[in-house]
Amino acid sequence: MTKSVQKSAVLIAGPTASGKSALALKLAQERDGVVINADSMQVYRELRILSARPTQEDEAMAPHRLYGHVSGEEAYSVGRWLSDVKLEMQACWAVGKLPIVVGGTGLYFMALQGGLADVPPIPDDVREKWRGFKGDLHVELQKRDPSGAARLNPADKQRLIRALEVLEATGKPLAVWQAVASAYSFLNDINVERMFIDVAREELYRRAHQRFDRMMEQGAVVEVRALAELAPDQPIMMAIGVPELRACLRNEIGQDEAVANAKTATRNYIKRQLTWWRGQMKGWTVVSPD
RNA sequence: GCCCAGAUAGCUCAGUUGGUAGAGCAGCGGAUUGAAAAUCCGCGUGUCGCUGGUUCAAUUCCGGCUCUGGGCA
Repeated sequence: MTKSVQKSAVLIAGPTASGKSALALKLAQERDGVVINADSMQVYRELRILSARPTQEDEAMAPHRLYGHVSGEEAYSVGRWLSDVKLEMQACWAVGKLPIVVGGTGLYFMALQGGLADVPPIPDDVREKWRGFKGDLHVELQKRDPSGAARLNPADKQRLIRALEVLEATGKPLAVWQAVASAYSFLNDINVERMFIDVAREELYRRAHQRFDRMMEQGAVVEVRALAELAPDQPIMMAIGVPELRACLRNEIGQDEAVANAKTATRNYIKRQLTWWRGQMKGWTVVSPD
């Protein structure tokens, strides 16, 4: 007689430098799991050091997926990540392994749990048109989609561009697409364990500072120099440490200043992550590292 | 030793023609649906270097002192 096996998954979230990867690796070893990345920068091949990707030794101890699987020439996105994780999780279940999704990108977890609007890809010419638009984006959106414009802050360039490109490419306002989104969640019938790693803020800042110093020792500058050929507006260029070290390579600031700026950017990021989880992720089990 | 310029928020500075002061950054709180390590919103009491004087009132004007730059010896 056949017994239907309940599919399971583990989700591990937490701010940067909290020890997520180590916990994921430990669980993967203990429970025959596969570590799957949920971090928007660790997907880029060229960013091993600065994105604090698991080392080759880590990867030898348990299977890792979606780490460095994308070229920095490409603009990765939540949408691509969501289809990537789904495939990887299904692949785990197919062979009886436990998917352990770990990362610091709140939006990715939101998409995984709540689904994502089914907006078709936006043609490049439309994207470029609005990204390079010189006029007032908010005024433009107001003309075409007043209620959408009302929901956005006039200074929120990124969301205004998104609203305009979706409208132009699909003929429908973003709100219409998003309204159908959350009906479906990929995790509906899955037995999911959610863990949030909590570390005191001061300690987190300390670890992040220390980690950036280590990245410098490991050759962060060389890693950034290798990015020189890529277009400056690619997402990979916005990874913490990249703009700062590029400014240093251009001799605009000294290395000490670059390092200090990168540490500041990391602190800002940690703060935003903590805000995200405080607001969005109620109901996760809070765990401490180690 | 003399001359000049500074000394104001954690940092860099603005300002008050005399009525106890405000920007950027940092920090803190918040938002977050295909660039999210992104993008955006909110929060500003600090012996205005110390000390005398003038004045109803001094951070602001005047004197002295201390410290920091720079110049001259």
